[in-house]
Amino acid sequence: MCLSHQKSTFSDLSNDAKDELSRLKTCVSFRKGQVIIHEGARPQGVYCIHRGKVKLYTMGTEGKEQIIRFITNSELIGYRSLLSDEAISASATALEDTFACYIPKSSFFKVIEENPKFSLKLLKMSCHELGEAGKMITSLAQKNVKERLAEILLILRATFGEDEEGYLDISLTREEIANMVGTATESVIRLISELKKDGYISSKGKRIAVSDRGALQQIANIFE
Amino acid sequence: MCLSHQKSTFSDLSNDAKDELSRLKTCVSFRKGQVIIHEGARPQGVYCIHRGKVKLYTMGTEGKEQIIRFITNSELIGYRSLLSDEAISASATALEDTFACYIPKSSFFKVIEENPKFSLKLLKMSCHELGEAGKMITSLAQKNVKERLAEILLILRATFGEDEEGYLDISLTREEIANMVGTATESVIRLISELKKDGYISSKGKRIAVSDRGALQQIANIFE
DNA sequence: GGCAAGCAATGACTTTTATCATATCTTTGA
DNA sequence: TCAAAGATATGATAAAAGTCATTGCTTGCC
Repeated sequence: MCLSHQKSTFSDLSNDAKDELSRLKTCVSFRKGQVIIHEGARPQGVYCIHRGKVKLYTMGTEGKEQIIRFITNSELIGYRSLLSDEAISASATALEDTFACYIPKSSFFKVIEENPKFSLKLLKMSCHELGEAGKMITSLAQKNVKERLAEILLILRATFGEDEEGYLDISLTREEIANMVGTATESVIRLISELKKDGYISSKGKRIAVSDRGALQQIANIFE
Repeated sequence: MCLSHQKSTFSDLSNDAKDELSRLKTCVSFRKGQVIIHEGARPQGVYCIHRGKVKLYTMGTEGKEQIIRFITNSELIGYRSLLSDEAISASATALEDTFACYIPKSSFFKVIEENPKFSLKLLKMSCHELGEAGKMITSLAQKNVKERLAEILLILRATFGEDEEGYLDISLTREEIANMVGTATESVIRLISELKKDGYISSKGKRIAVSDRGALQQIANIFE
């Protein structure tokens, strides 16, 4: 399933390697809200998301979640900790019902060793993530809450797209948004009201639609 | 030079591979304050620091530096952008006179392709950095300025150690510390005065000494 | 369909942090 | 060695964001 995804991390593997992986992998599914991997644990394999949406987060002091990023179709979970040989640094929880392949540690390393191109692809991927993490660090350190919120709304739109009605195709509580932005839930609520009043977004319940992308980019100080 | 470092990224290479790299590399040096790589550029190779100290930082809006991390003996500069095939996302500037090996892009990739173990080591390294970046994100998002400052002082101590007199073996301006902590220079100055008054650190000019590590850990909410 | 639980919204108030102004101390280079 | 530039220090004030309290709205479940 997951292996045949066009965009999958495994897409470049030879057919032989894919066949072997297919034998070694197992299929798993997670209900909305279910924890996939847990901070502090030692992973025994990686998950490749086939369908669904997952949040990756660390626990700060006082038990507050900090969402680092989202993981969706054909992306991997748990590879960081396997490859760096460290405990899992960020938990992953399904935001909706999610289907994945599970590849045991030994099989994963076997594929890496036998397919230098795959190894290079992982390297490329982790280096890309490092760049993204650097951007997030700079935003958190230098932008104010409103700028960060606008930025995150744009990221959500780019990551998950929109449904038929134009709403972001991801369902997050205001608290979860706050846990990405790095602020209090009330601050997010206030600022969403403000953006709504100014006509840059609209919302209905927890569903949010970006109506003026340019304005949000300007608020977020994004020039691209 | 750099290749023979015990801790170097290249230390696991075979002697043959090391010999070849030695032929391909060139030696370069940078004066204090000199820019080594610049955000936005396309790198043509990687630097392996032999001796010296370097800050890695991105420019936020308003041209304010955000220091992401420090790079010192036997660590690489520029590999992220080379491997992810993206523009350089963080500039690097020498904090003191620094000596390095320069390895051109083609040679670097040749070593990667011919030495799977080296490739795996890079993977391990970048995945480790990803974990560190995640921690930094959580701190910036959830801790207050005093907690973050205490944390950074401990990181500086762990990274650079102390000189004979017990001062941190790194010379940073208060502004640079603020650019790591993600706050205004005045706030760092005020909080350093406070920590000093409470006897947890001491300082003389720009030199800082950690005198009560446990207290700083407690302030920073670090339990390890 | 109605009710409870969870979530969103808003106001009042407090705390934290940034900004601006100014004074004093350290380096550095002529 | 001395002046100028650059850093550090500190106070006053303003702005941003957090916290607490309360109300009202959705949503899902019996």
